[in-house]
Formats: sequence, structure tokens, C-alpha cells
Amino acid sequence: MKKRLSISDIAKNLGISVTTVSFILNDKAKEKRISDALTHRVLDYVKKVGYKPNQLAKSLRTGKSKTLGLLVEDISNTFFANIAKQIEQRAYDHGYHILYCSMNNDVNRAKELIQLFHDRQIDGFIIAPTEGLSEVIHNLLKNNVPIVLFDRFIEDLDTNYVVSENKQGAYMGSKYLLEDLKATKVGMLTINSGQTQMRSRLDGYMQAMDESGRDAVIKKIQVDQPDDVTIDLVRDFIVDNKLDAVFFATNYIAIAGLKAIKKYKLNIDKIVSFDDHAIFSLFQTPVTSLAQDIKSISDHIIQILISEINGKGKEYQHVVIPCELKVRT
Amino acid sequence: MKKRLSISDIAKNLGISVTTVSFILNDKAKEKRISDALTHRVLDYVKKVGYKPNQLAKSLRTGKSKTLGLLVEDISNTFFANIAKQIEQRAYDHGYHILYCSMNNDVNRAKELIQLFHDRQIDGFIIAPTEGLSEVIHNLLKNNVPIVLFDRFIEDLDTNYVVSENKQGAYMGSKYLLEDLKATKVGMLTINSGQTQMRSRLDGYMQAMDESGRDAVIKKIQVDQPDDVTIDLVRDFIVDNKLDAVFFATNYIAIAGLKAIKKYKLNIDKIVSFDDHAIFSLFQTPVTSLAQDIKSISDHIIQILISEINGKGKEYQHVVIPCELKVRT
DNA sequence: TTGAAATGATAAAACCTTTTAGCAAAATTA
DNA sequence: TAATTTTGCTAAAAGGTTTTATCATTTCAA
Repeated sequence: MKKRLSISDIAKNLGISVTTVSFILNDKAKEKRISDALTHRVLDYVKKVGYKPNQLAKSLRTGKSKTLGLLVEDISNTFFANIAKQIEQRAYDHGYHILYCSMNNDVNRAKELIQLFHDRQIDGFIIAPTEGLSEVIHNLLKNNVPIVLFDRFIEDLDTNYVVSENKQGAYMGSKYLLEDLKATKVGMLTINSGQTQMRSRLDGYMQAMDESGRDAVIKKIQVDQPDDVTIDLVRDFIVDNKLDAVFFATNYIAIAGLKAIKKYKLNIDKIVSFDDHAIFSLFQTPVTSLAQDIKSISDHIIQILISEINGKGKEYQHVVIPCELKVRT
Repeated sequence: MKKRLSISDIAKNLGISVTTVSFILNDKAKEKRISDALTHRVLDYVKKVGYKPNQLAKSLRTGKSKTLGLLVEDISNTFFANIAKQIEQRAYDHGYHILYCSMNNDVNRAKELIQLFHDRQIDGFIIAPTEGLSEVIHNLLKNNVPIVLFDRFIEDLDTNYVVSENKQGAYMGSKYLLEDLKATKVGMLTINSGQTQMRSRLDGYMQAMDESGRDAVIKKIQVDQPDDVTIDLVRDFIVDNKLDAVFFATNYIAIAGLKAIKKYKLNIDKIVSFDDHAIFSLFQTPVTSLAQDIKSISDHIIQILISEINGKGKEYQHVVIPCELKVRT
């Protein structure tokens, strides 16, 4: 196991100075007036011996780690896992690596992790923020750390974000139930969270209800309760309100809903859910969904973050990406 | 945005040497005979000013980055996403961060990424290896880089691995179809891959078939072909062979299978799949599955890797974790 | 009382880069 | 020809840690 070559080994072997090698390797040969002949000699030698700069030393000196932090609620959730995959691809294209973590609804853990990432000189953060994080994110912003929020944003925090067109999407979905499927009693199942995307989805639903003159029927469930409790709540909600259609605000609520429908043989066949999921095309009664454009979301996140890291982009950017109504019958 | 404190700031402010502070911070006070009084003075001061050591400098000096690399086929696949979540938790508990990437069935990309991670002084690798990676992994091993393979291993590569009890699981699943469900014609759908886990699952199925005196009926499909092609192949397989039961070798094959069953209204209700998936309990005909013990797999991976990093564990470890047959009716 | 051992601390090197400031020689200008 | 500018390169500092080797003092044993 031979020791890795360092830049000073290169310099020594070539009989020139470390500085010169560094300049050449960092594409500053022209700017620093290194002769073409020497430049090529160094480049050739470096390629021949397969020298790779020590990224740690580089980072220590420059303060740039070429690493981004991705913080989500739960990396095993399909939506976040898919985002993670796209983000990673784009990031590597730009020479960045990704550190990730799941916050698991634990504000203290989240704060600790953000601090930890920051201590590691992470160059930028990609965060699906939860409510308790306002302050710690605010601190990052004060320190000029590049950040892009996604999936939702935080109202009183002026920063970049990339979200889906949640209100419009929910409006489309609700309209679809009311007008295309001629539903007469449409309920919405959502979670008890003040997160912006949830509020927007509720707004979209409400607007569609208002316009149609129908009553809104809404139930908010708790995210952290046991599955079977949720399932029973869903049944009660559908049965008690005599619903003939239901709009699920996220894919995991929808899954609980489908479990209830199957378990209690509920007779309801007009279903829309936010977020697409492989299950939806396979369930006995097909579920129409509002698919978020994960590719576009990821592209925007990386583009905004990288350009902010590179010192471009003066203004904070707010990007809103349309959803696609995937009709299933 | 005030500059972060360094260890030399601490030393200066306290009127002592950097060395002393470093010893105290690294729990070497006793060993290096620093007085209790001074030790406490330093610790108190460090806590008061909230000093955090620069991890980059630390890594540069020690050669340890406190980072692990996780390489999987596709981080958006539920199995890998779930593993990723568990691994991450465990890793953070030990003070390690995780860099991840999806290899996407692209050997060159995979090699490049492994090299990239290695250049970043990653302390250890967690890899679900594909066939072309034998050589590059072999090189890592020669350089004494700690590695744990999981999900599958590579035959001619002597190293740590953690896999599920694939053969026994497939045997159980096949027996269940044959004996409990009284199936008479059981087909196996798998992929055209020589990966060890696939071969073991095939072996388990074969053994059950042999013991029962039934013919084995096997189709291998290609992973990278379009969904609808796969779906049609599945239908042909089931119909042409007049199967009354089918064993899917992975969850994503199973999903294609379920799509075929739904699309062509195939009359088959004895189904087992390797890997659990939320869909399986919701499909019109319930799918019994062989659930891998993701928690146990992850625990073992981290435990083996960390102990190898810490120089314990002389011998390579081979861990085989039982699967659970999740019967659904 | 003396020599040896233990105590409590530290200076400086090392890890590997980037970058600032500067130097000698060659080329250009006046 | 003398003064100035350009060319081509480099020494050394800086970034923040860990670790080796060493050095005064103090304590102890003989």
C-alpha cells in the first residue's frame, strides 16, 4: 500500500515548484504566465502517474467542501427517495457530493444535523423544512450559507425555494372529481400540519368546493399515530359523511385510505391523491393522482444552489412547478 | 459573520499551548498528565464559547474523514431507500456521515464514483455490488479499504458481506405455495442476472420443486426493457404454462407481474414475492412476501464496517439474515 | 543530599493544498 | 544605453488540526 502522491512529490520529481504545479492544475497557467511547454509537461506527468489532489487539503485551504447537504423528513418515502436520486445525479455532474439525512420529525435531531453539516463546511443546503426549523435556517441565512428549500417553504423566511403548484394541483384534482366524475360529496383527508404545501392543497380543494357550491368536508389526521388508528379514522370519515369521493392530500395518507377501503370494503370509487405512487394504478379502484415533476424540481434546486454558491444570483428565487393530473379509470 | 474560533484562539485566550488544548479535547488529558484543574478550565471555556473543531483539518491530519460511502443500484428503489435510512441513523450514532450514490446499472459510472469516493478519503464502503465491479473492489481491498458488501456478494472476492437467507427464503415461499396453497404448477419469474442473491433464490425454488416432484418453470426477464414489454412477457409466461401460482424473485418484478394480472385479468391468486412492498397488502389478490430484515441487515453492516475501521475484526465476516414469510390471504 | 523518576506542560513538524508577494531575466521602450 | 515592462517562475504563509520529542520542575528513594 504505497503512499499517495502529493503535489510536492510531483513538483520534486519534475524539478519545479509546488506553486507552479498548483497553478497549472487549477487552470491558471495562462493567467499566471506559465509557459505552454511546462504546462504540458506537468499535465502529461500528472496524467501518467494518476495524481489526484487531496480534496481534504483543498477544502481546508479554500473553505469549499464540494459537498451539499440534503435534509428531508424521511429518505425512505418514495417522493424524497426519488428527489434524492435526481439531485444526486445533477450534483455529481457539477462535481458535488451529497450528504443526506432523515430528520424523522425530530426537531432537535434536525437542528443538530444542520449544525453538524455546517461544521463540516458544507457548501449548501437542500432542505424540506419542518415547522420548528425556522430559527436554525435563519441563522444559516445570516451566515450567508446557500440554501434551497423544497416541497414547502417557511413563510417568514426570505430565501430560495422550489415547490409544486400545490393549490392549482389540488384545485384541478377536486374539479376532476366534481365535474368529470360528477361527485356530489367530496371529502379531503389531510394532515394536521401547518406546512405550506398542505395549506395550499387545502386552499385548492376549498376553492373548487366553493365554486361548485358544495360543502367542504375535511379531516386532518395525525402523522405519527399507529396505522390501524388512522385506518379506522378514514373509514369513519367516509362513512359518517356519506362521501362518494375523496381527495387524499399526500401519498401516505392515500395508502392508509386505500387500506381502509379494502379492509372495510367501502363503496367509494372516486379517488384522487396528491403525489403519484406505484400502488395507484394497481388498486382495485384506480386512483387518479397529481404527480409532481420530480425531475424539474430537482433540476431547479441544483441550478439555484450551484449558482448561489458560485456567487451568481443576487435575488432569492421562488420556483413553482406545475403538477400533472394522471387520470386513471 | 465572525470567523470561527480555532484551537489556537482557544489556546491564546487561555494563555496555554495548542497542544494542551488538543490533548484535552481528545480525551488524552489523563494519559498526557494534564492537571485536572486545567482540564476543567479548558473544557468549561470550550463549552462556553461553543468551539467546534474543524473537521476538515482534523481529517487532513488523521487521514480519517468520518464519512462512509453507500453505493447502490438505485436509491429510489424502496429496498435500498429503506436500507439507506437505517444505515444513516446507525452511522450518525457512531459519528459518521454518509455519502451515497446510485450506480444505475452503469459500470463505468460506478467505477468512477468508487474512485471519487476513495479520493475523498472515505473511511469505508457499503456496496450492493454489480457484476462488473469485481476488479475495482478488489483494488480497494488491496489498499486495505474497509468494505462491506450487502444484498449480494461477489464469488471470487474475499471480503465482508451481509445478505439475506435467500435460498432458504425462496424455499419457504415455494413450499408455502405448494403445500399450504396446494398449488400444482408454480412458475418463477426472475431476472437475467448472475448476482448471487438471484441465484440463491432460484436454488431455493428449485429445491422445493425437486422435493415435490413438480417441474420447475422459469422465466428470466431483462431489467432494462420497457414496462409494457415486461408486462406482456409475464402474461405469456403465466398463460402459456397454465400456471396456478407464481413466485416473483424481487419486488419490482412482482409489480410488473401485478400489472399484467390486472391488465389482462389473469386468473391467478397464489402469489409470493421476494421483498415486501406496500402494494402487496393492497392488491386485489393479496401477495405473500418474503420480507428482508432491513433493520438487522443495516445493523450488521454498520457494526462490521465500524469495527473494521477501528482495526478490530481480523477476519472477514459473512452474515446471513433470515427472511420472514409474511402470509397474506 | 543526590540522582532518578514522575509531573505538567509545550514547540515544532506534519498533513496537503492555495495564494500572496516577489524575484531574476528577458524584452521593450525612450 | 538606461529605464521600464513583461515573462516565467517560486518561497513562504496560511488553513486548523494531531502528534512527536523535549524540557523544566517537583517528588521520591536511597
